[in-house]
Amino acid sequence: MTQAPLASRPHDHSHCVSHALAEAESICARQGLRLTTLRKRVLELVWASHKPLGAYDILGVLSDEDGRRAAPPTVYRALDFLLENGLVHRIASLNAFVGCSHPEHAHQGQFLICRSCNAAIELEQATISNAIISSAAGVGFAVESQTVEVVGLCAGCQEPA
Amino acid sequence: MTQAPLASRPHDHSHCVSHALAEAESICARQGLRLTTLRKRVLELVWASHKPLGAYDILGVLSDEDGRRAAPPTVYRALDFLLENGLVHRIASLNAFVGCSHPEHAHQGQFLICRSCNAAIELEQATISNAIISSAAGVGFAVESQTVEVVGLCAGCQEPA
DNA sequence: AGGAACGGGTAATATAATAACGTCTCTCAC
DNA sequence: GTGAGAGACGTTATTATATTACCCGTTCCT
Repeated sequence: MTQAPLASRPHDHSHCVSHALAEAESICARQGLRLTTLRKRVLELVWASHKPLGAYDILGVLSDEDGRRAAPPTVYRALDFLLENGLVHRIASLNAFVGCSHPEHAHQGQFLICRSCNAAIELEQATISNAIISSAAGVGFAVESQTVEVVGLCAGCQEPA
Repeated sequence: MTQAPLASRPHDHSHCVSHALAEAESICARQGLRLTTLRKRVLELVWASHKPLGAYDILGVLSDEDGRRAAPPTVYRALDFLLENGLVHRIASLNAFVGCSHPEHAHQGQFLICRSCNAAIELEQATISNAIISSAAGVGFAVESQTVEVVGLCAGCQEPA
């Protein structure tokens, strides 16, 4: 096995966050998108860890921090923006959101979700999507979007024999 | 391409339903499980079409048909039973349920969901799950369960050139 | 008969997402 | 500069999905 991904082992997470924010800034600037304070803050919260975060968790933090109670649409609108522009992914099986590891190009991730530490590892394996596309083609189905979400144990959480 | 699956073309759907119910009866009998009237009715409703059905849609039908308002736990308990015993699948991306096409053996399906007719076609392709398992193994991740849900157009809904 | 296990009714609550409407601010053509 | 339009966001209410907790009756086993 190659090196386990960052998400499943200890690392200086502040680098992940600052890198993600810097990338987002640069992508938005390049595309004329407005990464407002709110959107940036929501992105930062999603990146607070590698664990997918629920919309209402974000809402809770926002509410706490500025006293005024944020309402759901505030968060969902920011998340919609981030989703549309590929800065975060939604994990359907968890109703939760996670920062996109490779926002610089359009793609749909495949996710490995650890049931022990809850981290989500993003993959982008052509072998998986090709297998799906060709199996689908075998029954005449034209694929437009794929959701691949896998639960199991990450490298760091497997019993050390 | 081979023959398109039943779900994506016209067919005598009553056969699907009666076959599914008969299979369920036989599986439950063999395993000492109780396919009660309610559970059977819910299974029948899920099988009413090849379109995934929401829990609250089921609830609505049950309420209509016996006047007394069924409550959510009634439906969710029946669905839990059916899920546990492999008689239905849950489609996470739709929060909906669909009858299992091959309940006779344990498996997790892969689903092709047509965005036009809403039918869900169940696949069980080793090439897909193997691609997932081996990609995951590549980063040290041990897969326990897979969710594969694909949206697109089924054979019947693609424009006839 | 006694009692545990199970199925299911009921009320309340938790969690997730959207609808509908108002206001402010930015930008841009003029 | 100014006004029109678009976009961002606040606010209230509502809808959709799912679970918790508690109770009661039946089944089944002893």
